[in-house]
Amino acid sequence: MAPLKYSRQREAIRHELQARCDHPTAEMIYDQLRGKEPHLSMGTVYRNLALLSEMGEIRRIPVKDGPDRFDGDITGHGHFICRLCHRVYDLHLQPEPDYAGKTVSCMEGSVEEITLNVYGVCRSCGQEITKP
Amino acid sequence: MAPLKYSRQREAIRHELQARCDHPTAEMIYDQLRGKEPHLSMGTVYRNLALLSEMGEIRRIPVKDGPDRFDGDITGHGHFICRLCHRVYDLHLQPEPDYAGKTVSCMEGSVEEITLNVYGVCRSCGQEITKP
DNA sequence: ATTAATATCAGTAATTATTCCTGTTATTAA
DNA sequence: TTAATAACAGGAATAATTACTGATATTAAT
Repeated sequence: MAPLKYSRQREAIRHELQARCDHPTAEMIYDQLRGKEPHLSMGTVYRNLALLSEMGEIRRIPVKDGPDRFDGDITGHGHFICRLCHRVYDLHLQPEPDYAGKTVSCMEGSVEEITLNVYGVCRSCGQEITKP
Repeated sequence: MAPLKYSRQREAIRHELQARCDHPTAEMIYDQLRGKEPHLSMGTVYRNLALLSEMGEIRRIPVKDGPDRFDGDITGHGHFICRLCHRVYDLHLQPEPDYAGKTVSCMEGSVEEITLNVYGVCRSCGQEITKP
């Protein structure tokens, strides 16, 4: 395949995603980058998020209750999603089991990516509920 | 809370989901049930799938590349999603690690549900590719 | 450097997936 | 056996995402 051409917009998206530690939606990235790139369009954000995640340079995190989230950290880790505030937290469980290997032998298929999502109520939302 | 009233449509949806071993989308359930329930509407299917999954009687599986899938089997297990044919396979790996317990101690939050998705190419699609 | 080829872009239209609304029907409680 | 209301069908509306179009930017070959 011909390699991708350089694009300032794509680099801005990649950089933004790797710089911030939350797990933004496409729209959150768009809103943030419009400050620096006034002509950026949503289509460009969606297209490049799809490209980058297909290339394995970022990760797409589909969640139960809203638009897809994106993560600039591609090291193997899961996510905790709060049902109330919809924040997405990194979940560095130790040790990570060898799911890829187990899945290959179980499925006889090739494994490309694993997403582990844990849904619940985060600490700060749990405190809010029981406070008053 | 007042308990839900009985609904023939909801029972049909629950039964259908528990009877079939694939992991259908809302539309696939709608298409199948229209044979028996000619007046069933998509809104009813979506509403009851949401209700049943909030009650914990079925599971919602968001995936990277299409509409949400649903599973009548609520025992703890993961899913393998084929990037090419979009089939969703059950993944009963032994032993399942204690993700819930680990997450509680790591997050100090409450855990309600876990989804483990493995993306790749399934056996039959892998054979298709290398065949000709 | 100049130009040719083409990937990417912005802007917008269209599509897909899902939720909401309205008047009607079915279920439960009195 | 009627009153209260949850759930329904059908359709309109919204949210999220993708596709189209003519213009611009990047790369490769002069």
